[in-house]
This record gives sequence, structure tokens and C-alpha cells, in this order.
Amino acid sequence: MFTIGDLSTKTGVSTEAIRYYERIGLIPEPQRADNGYRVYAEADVERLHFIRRARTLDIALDEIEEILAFRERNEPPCSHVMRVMERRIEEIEHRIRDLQRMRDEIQHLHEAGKQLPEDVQMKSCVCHLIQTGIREEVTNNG
Amino acid sequence: MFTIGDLSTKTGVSTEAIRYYERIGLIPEPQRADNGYRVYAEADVERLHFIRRARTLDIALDEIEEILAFRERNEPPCSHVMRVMERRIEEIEHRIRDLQRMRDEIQHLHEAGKQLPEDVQMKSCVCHLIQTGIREEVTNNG
DNA sequence: ACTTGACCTTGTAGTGACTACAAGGTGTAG
DNA sequence: CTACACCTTGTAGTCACTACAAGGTCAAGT
Repeated sequence: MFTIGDLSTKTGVSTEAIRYYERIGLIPEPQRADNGYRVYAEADVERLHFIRRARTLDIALDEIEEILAFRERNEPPCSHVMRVMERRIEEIEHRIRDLQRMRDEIQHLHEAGKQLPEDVQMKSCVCHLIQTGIREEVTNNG
Repeated sequence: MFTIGDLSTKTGVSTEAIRYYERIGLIPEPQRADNGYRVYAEADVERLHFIRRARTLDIALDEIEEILAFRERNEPPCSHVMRVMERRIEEIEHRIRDLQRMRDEIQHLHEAGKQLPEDVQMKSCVCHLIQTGIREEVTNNG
């Protein structure tokens, strides 16, 4: 039997996030002690461990809720979870590619910016490159 | 002289985002026509082009505001911008590494999950792996 | 001239996943 | 008793938008 602070310590989830999860229905409303404090059981610890671990994998809360709902319906969620994972892998790989492109572009801008003077009007300097992209600058120099 | 819709079309920024930017002070309040409509000039187009391009590089709005404030103070923002870019490159690289770790972990979980049965109690299946991580599962098998 | 639909206005609330108060009650070590 | 950490509920804020609601304006088509 734990208070919300105990649960927070055990799971690494803030008390505020726990209350938030209860509010959105991700975790059940717990029993209350005579003083009105929430009282949690070991099953709540396990549920929050699952939630927290899934969150570190950037699985959305509504997705997590859906997975947990399988158990409540006495259905095994596993193939559903496998599909969630497959989607996550794709999303992550897509995001990595986006970020790599972004990084490459900033690096190009940064390298080009080293050759340019400073300009308070932001017309012939690195800031102008941000505005127009690097391709147009090359054209103007040609 | 443009309406907000014209400005939106020219810059690819939604009218709603333009009003939002005005509200938070990122762009100046424009003149108004007799009918109360906002009236924008070419300088506003350029400013929004800069903002939009910086946003595609995931530069935060308050950071963008800071860059644009240099011009208003008649200071060249360029070395500041170069530092912003350097930080962005680091942040992006850090995020890429995080995502790569995350993807690798999900792939491991997914591979391991193929060998496991389905379990409505989520105790001996891939869902349990999510909760505990894969290392502990391997230990239990040993 | 009227109609209609696209555009404009302001104000407000919602998104997702939290986080941070404010105001007040409870428990316990010192 | 005091002080401080913990608890409660309720609300608002973060970030970068997005999406209404309610009402005004414009102009092409009838």
C-alpha cells in the first residue's frame, strides 16, 4: 500500500504526471485512506512501470491506453503491440532522416556563413542564407 | 500592400499562425485598412520568410525573436546566429543518437517478441518486455 | 439589388504531455 | 508547539500552433 509520493519514487513518474494519468483515465482511480490520500497497490506500480517504459519509447498515451485496454477485455494485446512497434520503428527512422537533413542544411549554412561578413540589415550575411536557403545564394554569386 | 490571406499565400504560413506571431510580438502589428483588415508590406513578407525558414530548422520562436531584435537595435546578429546554429547542430545530433538508441531498442524488443507467445496477463510476452526491458528477460531465461 | 461563399475580424479553447502554481489539510520529527 | 514535507483539488501555463464561434466585408454571379 503506497501513497502517491511512494508510487512516484518507485516508478520515477512525478506525482503530477500520476494525477494527470488518472484524470485522463490512463490509470484507475485508487482507493483513498481516511485522510483522503490516494492509496496504491503493487498492480498500480506495475501498470505505471509499463506506462513509463512505453513513454521512453515515445509511444503516445492514447496508444498505451489502447494496449492496456486489451488486458481489461481479457484479450492478449501482443500482436497489436508488435504492430505499434513496427509503426514506431518507421516513424523513428523517418524522423532520423528529417533530422539528418536538417543538420546537414544547418552545417552548410554555417560553413557558408563563415565566409560572409556581418550585416545589420541581414541582407548579405548568414541570416540572409537562413531566409532564402543556400541554393539561391550560390546562384546570386554566379 | 497585402491582406493576411495574401501574406499567407506568399509565405506558406497560415493566417492563424500569422495572427499568433503578432500576438506574441514576433511580428509587428500591421496597418489597418478602413474595413479593419490587416495591411501588410513587402518587409513583412521578408520577415515571415525568415521566420518560416528558421522554423523549418526547428529554431524556437523565442530564439528567432532574439535574432530579429538585433536588427531592431542596429546590431548585426550574425555571430549570434552562428552560435544558434552550432547549438542546433549539437541538439540535432544528440536527438539523432537518442532516436537511434530508441529504434534499436524497439527492434530488439520486436525481434524477441516474435519468439514469445501471446499472454492476456502481459506477463510472459512482448508487453512484459516493454515493461521491464529486454535485459531482465534474458536474465530470467538464464 | 440580392445571394453566396470566400475572406476578414476578435476572442477563446483545444491539442499532447506534461508542469507549476494557489490555497488549504495532514503527519511527524524535533 | 513548530516547521517542513507531504497530501488534496482546481486551475493555468508551457510550446507552437490549430480550430472553432460569432459576426462583419467583399465581389462575382444571378
